[in-house]
Amino acid sequence: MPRAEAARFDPAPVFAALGDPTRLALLTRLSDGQPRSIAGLAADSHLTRQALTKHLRVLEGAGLVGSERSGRETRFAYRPEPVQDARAYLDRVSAQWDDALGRLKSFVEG
Amino acid sequence: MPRAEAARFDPAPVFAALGDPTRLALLTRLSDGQPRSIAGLAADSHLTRQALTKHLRVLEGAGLVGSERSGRETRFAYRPEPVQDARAYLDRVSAQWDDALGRLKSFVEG
DNA sequence: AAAAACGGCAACCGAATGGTTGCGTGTGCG
DNA sequence: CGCACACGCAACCATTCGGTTGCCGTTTTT
Repeated sequence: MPRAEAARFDPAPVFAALGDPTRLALLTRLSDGQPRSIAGLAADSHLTRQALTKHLRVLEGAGLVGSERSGRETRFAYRPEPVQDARAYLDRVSAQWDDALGRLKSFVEG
Repeated sequence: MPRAEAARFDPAPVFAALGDPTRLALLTRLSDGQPRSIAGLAADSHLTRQALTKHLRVLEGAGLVGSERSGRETRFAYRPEPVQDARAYLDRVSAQWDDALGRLKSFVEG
């Protein structure tokens, strides 16, 4: 049996997770590679800890961050794969468009 | 006066628009460059015309498609800019991550 | 041992979403 | 002219979303 397909990338949940300013800000902060606790992240935010928790769970659900409990705190860390996949997805859309444009130009120009 | 800044790109609405499977499918179909009418798009979809209309308006709101009325039908066409901007945004996130990884490695390795 | 910090769980709330149906209107065709 | 097609608008509905508050358990700190 062929080795298990890497669970084909599903773009919609990732884009949905990125589609919120708060989550986007969280991800940007975490993308410096440093894991942070929920309280740490909530410290310089006007939102509640629980609100942050919910957002972090959404990001986790999309695979954009991972969580690990350590003692009394839960640290969240950036995970790069989904972003790469999303980039690749947009690349394909772009490529299809470029192809279409190319064909159109050669049609118009003769 | 310096020429007007190109209205700084706001990523969240674009990602939000992409965060729905139906919309993603619509955009993919339109990214072949051919404008299509609402009825045309609704034809091979299990959804209602109005449902499609709403999704198309969302895409339009994010700048991902443009609409133009022609006679009795409204044609929607793919617009590439937001996708490029979104790609660039993800590139920056990726780059920040790569930088962080680089610094971490040099720290660990000496 | 007591207090404080970190966080999970559940309930609740208003607003936004995704979808539907019904109706009215402009456009095009026979 | 008259009918059918392609839409826009509005109302309505169930569900999800973003956010809050309150409470309880566990891990640190003092």
